[in-house]
Amino acid sequence: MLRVGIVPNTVTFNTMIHMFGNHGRLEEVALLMQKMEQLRCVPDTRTYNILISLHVKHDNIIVAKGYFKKMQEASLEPDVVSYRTLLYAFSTRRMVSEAEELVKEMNERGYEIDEFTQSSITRMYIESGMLEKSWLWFYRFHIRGKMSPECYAANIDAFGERGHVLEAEKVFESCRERRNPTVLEFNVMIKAYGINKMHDEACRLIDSMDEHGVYPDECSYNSLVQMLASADIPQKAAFYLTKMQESGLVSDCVPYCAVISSFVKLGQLEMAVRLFEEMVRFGLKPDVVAYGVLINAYADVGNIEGALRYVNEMKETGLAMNGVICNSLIKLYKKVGCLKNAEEVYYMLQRLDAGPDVYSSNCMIDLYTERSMLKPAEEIFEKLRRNRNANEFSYAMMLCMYKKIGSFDEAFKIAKQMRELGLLTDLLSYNHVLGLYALDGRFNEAVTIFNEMIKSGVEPTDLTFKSLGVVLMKRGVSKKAVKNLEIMWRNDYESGLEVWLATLDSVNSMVYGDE
DNA sequence: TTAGGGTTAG
Repeated sequence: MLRVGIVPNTVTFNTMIHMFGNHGRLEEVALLMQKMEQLRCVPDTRTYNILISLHVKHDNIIVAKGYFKKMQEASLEPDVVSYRTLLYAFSTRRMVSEAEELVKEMNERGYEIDEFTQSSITRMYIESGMLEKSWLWFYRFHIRGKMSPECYAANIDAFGERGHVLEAEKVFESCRERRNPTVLEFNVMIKAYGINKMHDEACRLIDSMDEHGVYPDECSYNSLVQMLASADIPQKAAFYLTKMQESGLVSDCVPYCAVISSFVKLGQLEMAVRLFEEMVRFGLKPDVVAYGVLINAYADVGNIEGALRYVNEMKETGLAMNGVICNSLIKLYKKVGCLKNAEEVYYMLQRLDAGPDVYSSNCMIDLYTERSMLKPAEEIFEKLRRNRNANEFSYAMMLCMYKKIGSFDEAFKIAKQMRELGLLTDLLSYNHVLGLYALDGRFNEAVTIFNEMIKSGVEPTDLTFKSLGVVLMKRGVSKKAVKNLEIMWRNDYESGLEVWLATLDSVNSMVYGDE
């Protein structure tokens, strides 16, 4: 590591420790420390500062703290860098009492706390539920009048992100007492309103900016457009998007995508397409995501022509198909029952890097089940299982397949595996499995599944009780009695359920002798 | 340490 003949000094060691530490080579750092001791080369403040920040970076806060202490024991006074590094590390880890102790020591020594650490401590107090303290902490710096726009913004953000809009507004007002807020403070305040679903306030704030001689920038508009779009208010989002466009602040199709997908979500496909076309007219090139939104929208309504129009347009502009687009197409072909086309896309998916995912694989199994094509379904299912990707849907669909073609032994195997793997979590899976047991008159299994279902909080439906009724009748309960049970359940869920459970239990304990 | 887009079913 060190060439023979050259005696390194502390500065050389510092440089090397810094270098190795930055590359995560902590073993070499330890060796260097040993070497230093051997050569009686005394570590200085900078050595310790490097070690402290190094271990903070590697999340060894205890070790970092240890070096801070060791430094003091070696009669070296920690400087402002030592303090700031450790204090910042404490604050981001919400180590409140440790942080407060350091703050106290820094005050005593007249060391200034930097703005970055200041806002991080505000965050620490907020996230530790000490709202009062967080406000006083902010206020202490505010009254000193040395805060920068960045620092006010960071404090507004700290409160806003955690849902404390009132405090965020108070910081914003405090900032206005001193000077005009910059675009920075406006932007985090818009963000705070957005997080807290105060859309009108956010709009009013952006509208008021020019009165203060401040103009919304790309970030202001992006936040607002994003927020309105995800709040299902695409019309309003589109209004600000237009303003953004007029100010020449739209540089990519991201904000358009947000609004387009918001229209899609509300079922306003025409508006979505209109906006997409407007985006193209403004010279913004749609990317694969923008195309993906529309392709999926058409897939959802089963419109092959519409989906393919955009697939072709996308290909013509030289964009390659990706997994998401393929999934949308498979979903579409499954919906309209085009097995051949689905197979083509699935084949394409297999040649992509990521390969087919569970979703598209399940669609294929579903398509094969409709046609009772066991072999290809089993192949896909086996592959999913091998890669540990098979989920509840995969199993449930295979169960349907076996039931459909009359392979009950296989169907029971699937049902058993679903239980063992903990894949019985939703209503339809429960009903499938229950239906299977009922069909075969397996009373005990049916009752066990039903009890599990109730215990896990899944509410039974008509179909559930139909299966249970079948199973009861096979055990000799009269049709009339079963009808009564059904009526009781419909009239009053709670007490009806009680009677069902009691009936199943009493039939269960009768000495019929289970098969 | 100011914001950010698409797919999830029986």
